[in-house]
Amino acid sequence: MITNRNTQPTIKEIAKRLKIAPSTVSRALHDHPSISWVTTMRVQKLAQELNYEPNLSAISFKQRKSFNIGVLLPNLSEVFFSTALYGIEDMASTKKYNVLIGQSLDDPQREERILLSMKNSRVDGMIVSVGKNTINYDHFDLLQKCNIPIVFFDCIPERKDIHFTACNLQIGMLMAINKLVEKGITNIALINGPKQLVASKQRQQIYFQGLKKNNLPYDEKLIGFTDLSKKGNQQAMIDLLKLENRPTAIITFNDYLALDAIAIAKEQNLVINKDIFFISFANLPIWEYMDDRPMASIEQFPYKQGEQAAKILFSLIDSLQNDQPIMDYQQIIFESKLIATLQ
Amino acid sequence: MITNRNTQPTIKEIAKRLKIAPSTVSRALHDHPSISWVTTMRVQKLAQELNYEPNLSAISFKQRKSFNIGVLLPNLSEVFFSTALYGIEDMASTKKYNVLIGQSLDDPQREERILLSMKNSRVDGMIVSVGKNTINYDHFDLLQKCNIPIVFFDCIPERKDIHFTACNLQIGMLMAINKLVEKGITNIALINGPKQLVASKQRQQIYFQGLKKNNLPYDEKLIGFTDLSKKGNQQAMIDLLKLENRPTAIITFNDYLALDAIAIAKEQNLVINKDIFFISFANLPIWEYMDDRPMASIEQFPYKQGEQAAKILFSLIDSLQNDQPIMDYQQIIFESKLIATLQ
DNA sequence: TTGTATGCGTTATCAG
DNA sequence: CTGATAACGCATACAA
Repeated sequence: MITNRNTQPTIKEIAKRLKIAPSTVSRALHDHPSISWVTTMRVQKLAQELNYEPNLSAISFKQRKSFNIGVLLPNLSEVFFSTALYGIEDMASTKKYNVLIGQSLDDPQREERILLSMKNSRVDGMIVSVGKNTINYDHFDLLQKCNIPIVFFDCIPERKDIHFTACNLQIGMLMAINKLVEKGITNIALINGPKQLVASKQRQQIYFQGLKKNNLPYDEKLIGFTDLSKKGNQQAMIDLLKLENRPTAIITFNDYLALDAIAIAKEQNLVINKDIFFISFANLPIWEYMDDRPMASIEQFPYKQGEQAAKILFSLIDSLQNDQPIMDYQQIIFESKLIATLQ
Repeated sequence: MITNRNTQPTIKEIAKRLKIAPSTVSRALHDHPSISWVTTMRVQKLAQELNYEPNLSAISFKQRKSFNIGVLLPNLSEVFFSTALYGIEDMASTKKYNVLIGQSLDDPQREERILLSMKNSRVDGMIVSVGKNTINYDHFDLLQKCNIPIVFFDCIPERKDIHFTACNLQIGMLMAINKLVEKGITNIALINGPKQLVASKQRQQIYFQGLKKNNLPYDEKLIGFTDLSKKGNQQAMIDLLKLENRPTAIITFNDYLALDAIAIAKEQNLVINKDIFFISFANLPIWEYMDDRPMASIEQFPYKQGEQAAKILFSLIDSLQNDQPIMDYQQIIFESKLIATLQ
């Protein structure tokens, strides 16, 4: 049974006990040079005894600075995002910041609600990975107007005037296609994500480039689409395997899709990495334990992306703090890397 | 280039423009019955126009209530925890609470630091999953003294006087052993986690019970230990396979261990689910995609555990809010379930 | 129905 | 060196 009233000591409390002014206590606690050695000691000793801890809520109210950053992600349970969050928390922790999280679940309304809620709770800055279905970016501008810097991360709006970290899939995908061609595999398909996604457009473009650089013909039929549901994934794969010139390699939009596609191939008695090859992404940390896994994976560096996004954010917060205008947009693009997942 | 000063409108601002008192504005915004219809309308209209939003930082300072809950987990990137976090965020979101996260990385000092930091930022309550190496629980008591309720989750201290959600592995493990015995598999080993972990002790006890109920002899050699590092996992498995009466089934402390153990078995040309069987946990969502997977998995319900922990926490917060003493400890124990992972 | 006064905990400014 | 005072934005008890 707990009924104690909140009994956290305050500066006033200490002042009263020591019969000095609260402002003196405050200064003593901060080792202000103008306070005498004895007073400082007396204050700090009592503070220790009473287990005094500053009320951050009061401080952040007065200083208009919360030492909280907000992180808004589509889905916390996806490995890619949770790994990024790990990186963000880690960086924030070293900077003595707390991390407020929210997940949009790819629902634009929920995204907006969370964004506003974080604005109103006066986060010092935000890291945002935009949801799949977001088309309106007004709320983000709103935050900027309130002097809350935003760093976008991985899923970023198509705009020039933003800070962000992202991963350029180009190199990874081109390397992947080159590698396939080297092995004599030229009938390369792509199962892409929903057409409206920026990421899908990008992947498709790079896919074209890869074919072109290797003087491979472009066959529209070799591009499948899925809404990223399990059924959609399976159907896209089934359709590709029905083609006359059945693909011998498949690049998948993401790892979960790859899992479904590989399963379909196996159902049709194709031997993975013999009859058919896969290229996917390195978000699932356990490819290495699977027998039938993609030949290679494109590394997207979620941890680093998160860490660096946080780093950028803190630099922006510092600038604002010191009234330095923010002149240019910090944008870090990691180059994807192709990593062999077969030994 | 951004140099605007923070220009968020306040109640004072609205009051000045409307030439009425701030308190009137405050009440009008809250649809207080004592304020006239016209005034209320005028206020709300202007508030809308100015994009007024209450300063939550000020409110939480004044009301001594932050509408934030803290969540302290060992590791954000582990699927089990990130899934739980998903559940917590989801529940918090419906209750209009924000979620502050921290990860201890199983470092007791870091755990304590985060805990205190959250206390000082006046979270309304906390959900904590205790790290592997924590032996001192004083900080947790400290929070209680400050009227910050804590709900423990999954990794809980061995104490009666706490609120928690957890999963009872007993049923799942007994069912697993029964199932093995049914199939005529009786040489059942256990690879356990570090000895100092409560969870390890529990698992071992249940393992004993399971053997006993099935009238199986207890052979000390059939219990392996690992520090949960990859090397430790592998070594534990190698040692078991060296035994004269080599085990034909293995219960693993967690999924990652299972992955390593299965890999070793395969290296030694054992056929999984024929020469040797595995029982593991259902934390990895992708067992279904793997060929050589455990025969059955014990479900621990991370999402539900998180969701319910949050629910308990909000009920505690409500009670404190209304000055109702908290009479008893809310403890929800989910019964684990055995789910077949082979079709 | 509205206004005035007060205080939450802290710190900055100014005066002593 | 120290103290008094005001202010941050809001809610509320009390006064009118």
